[in-house]
Amino acid sequence: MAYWLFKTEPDTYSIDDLAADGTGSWDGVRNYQARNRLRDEISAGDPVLIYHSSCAEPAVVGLARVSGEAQPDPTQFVTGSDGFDPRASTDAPRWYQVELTFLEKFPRPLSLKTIKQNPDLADMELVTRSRLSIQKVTRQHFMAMCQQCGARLHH
DNA sequence: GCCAACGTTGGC
DNA sequence: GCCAACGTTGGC
Repeated sequence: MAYWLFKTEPDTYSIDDLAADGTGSWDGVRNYQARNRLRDEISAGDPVLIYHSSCAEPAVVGLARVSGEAQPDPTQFVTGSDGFDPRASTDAPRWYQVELTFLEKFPRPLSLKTIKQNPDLADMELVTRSRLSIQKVTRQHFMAMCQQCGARLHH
């Protein structure tokens, strides 16, 4: 069991979209470290904080759970699509995705600004490695953030 | 394997 | 929209 934080741009796919869909595939990851985590380290059942980036108020906005093991990201095989990668083949996929199940939207989103102001949270990857889209979160950080967000956690 | 050029992310 | 940070590419 590990704890994670996934970024998403709300203009593209928001926590409300995930809530409406119930489940969502986290495709389009094109960074090797993020890929390795998706493929090798993330397990079904892991909790995932959902973070809105590139928006008016970047913040942790909700909670999801990993539905199953990583699968090859199908968008890498689609010629002409944003995610297309000519170096990938179905025999040797290069990029992976996982599916998330929506759990809850937090009553009090935790903004990046507030996180940075909190000495207990300021050493998170979110602050120190801001460009990584698939982030590891310690149990302590996870619990502290859920508490500040007013998470129900009755899942 | 180095490193310059280039592209992307993401806060502001 | 700007720009700093930093990951990736590709020539050598």
